[in-house]
Amino acid sequence: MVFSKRQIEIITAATDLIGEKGLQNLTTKNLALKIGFSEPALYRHFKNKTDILQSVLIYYRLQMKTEFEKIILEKDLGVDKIKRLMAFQFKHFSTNPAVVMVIFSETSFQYDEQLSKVVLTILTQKKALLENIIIVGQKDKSIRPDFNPAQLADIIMGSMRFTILRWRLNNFNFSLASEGAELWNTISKILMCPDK
Amino acid sequence: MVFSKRQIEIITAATDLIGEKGLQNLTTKNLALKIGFSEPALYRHFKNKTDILQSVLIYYRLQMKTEFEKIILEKDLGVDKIKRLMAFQFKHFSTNPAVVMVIFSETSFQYDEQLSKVVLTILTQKKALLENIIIVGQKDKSIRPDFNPAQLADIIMGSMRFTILRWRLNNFNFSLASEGAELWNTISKILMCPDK
DNA sequence: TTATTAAGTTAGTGTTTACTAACTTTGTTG
DNA sequence: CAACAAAGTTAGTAAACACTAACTTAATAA
Repeated sequence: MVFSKRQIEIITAATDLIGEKGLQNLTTKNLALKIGFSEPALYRHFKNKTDILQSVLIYYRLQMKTEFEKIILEKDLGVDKIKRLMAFQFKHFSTNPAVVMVIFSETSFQYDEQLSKVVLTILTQKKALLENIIIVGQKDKSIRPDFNPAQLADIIMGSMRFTILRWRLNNFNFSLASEGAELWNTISKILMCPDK
Repeated sequence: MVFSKRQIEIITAATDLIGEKGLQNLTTKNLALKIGFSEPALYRHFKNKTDILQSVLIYYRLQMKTEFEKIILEKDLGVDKIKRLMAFQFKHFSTNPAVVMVIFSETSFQYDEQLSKVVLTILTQKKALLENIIIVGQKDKSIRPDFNPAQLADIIMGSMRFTILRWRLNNFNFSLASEGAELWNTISKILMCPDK
């Protein structure tokens, strides 16, 4: 999927609108207003609104995927990959708070088959990736072998998401970076082998 | 807050509508249709739509609170209270799948000050409650004392929420009860003192 | 230069939305 | 039973919504 300059402009503006006041703030009117040209011009770049939303999701997924693959290819211990992954995520959301709302609008996309498929794919891929890292970590003995990787992935992804959600619902009034760092401390304790 | 019979009917119907196709499926028209009387009749029982949504949240919160307080008052070890709490939550969502969508619409309420306050209160209270249970558990030595209770609470709530979200996004096509039980296995391993 | 296409514009459409006005029926109570 | 309030009805409204038709301008390429 390749996006034109204008399309990326629109995607970014759409993300910002959602970030400001949620999905219901993304109207064709608001979007045109934010970009600075008329509503019908939007339809020169996207088929319809669903198409815009789908592109927002795909664009976000592309950014994530690139960074994740970098982390996987590094010659780190499994546990260190998880550390990097968490650090990246928290930093990414800190600097792009609007994306938070997009991520947490998942259930709002449920009504649309096309969108819910994309959402499910993103989540499933992300979890599979994390599971693989965990398995690698258990092989290189940096992660306790007596944990089920699938559940450990749920725990790691879930706790990150929950921390980010709290941050959003509290109107960003605490440092996500430092809460993220503390969460990592606890997670790393969990991952460690019990005899250490 | 006391609700009349009719109000509870409306709240339940609203919850079902949201459960079926998300928040955007909750329109006055659909709501009236589901209950079996006309749209304007809704306004004899609630001031406006926001009021209905707020009541859905408060009603859900009441149900939760009652059960949670029971668990807290039992003479269990801290770790067993967490077990009961998780079991209750997973069972509750299994039997009331519509509530899942309400819970995960949190960010959609962000645009409305009144609603987002309720949402934040529910989340904050729930977390505080769990933190207290953890502290009790650390005192009675059923939970590792070297964990920060706040982060442990994030981890437990986050992993539960994530499991429930996956269940929803996969159209309820796996058993939440058994995934919940497996999650508990892993969580209990985490909570255990390392020397055991 | 001229033809074509891409990317804007203005003006407007039908539909859906939450909600209201005005009236009727039903239930309660002195 | 008469008075009154609670709870329903039909009919309608203004605003917001995604999207289109028809036209204009700008960029590109033979």
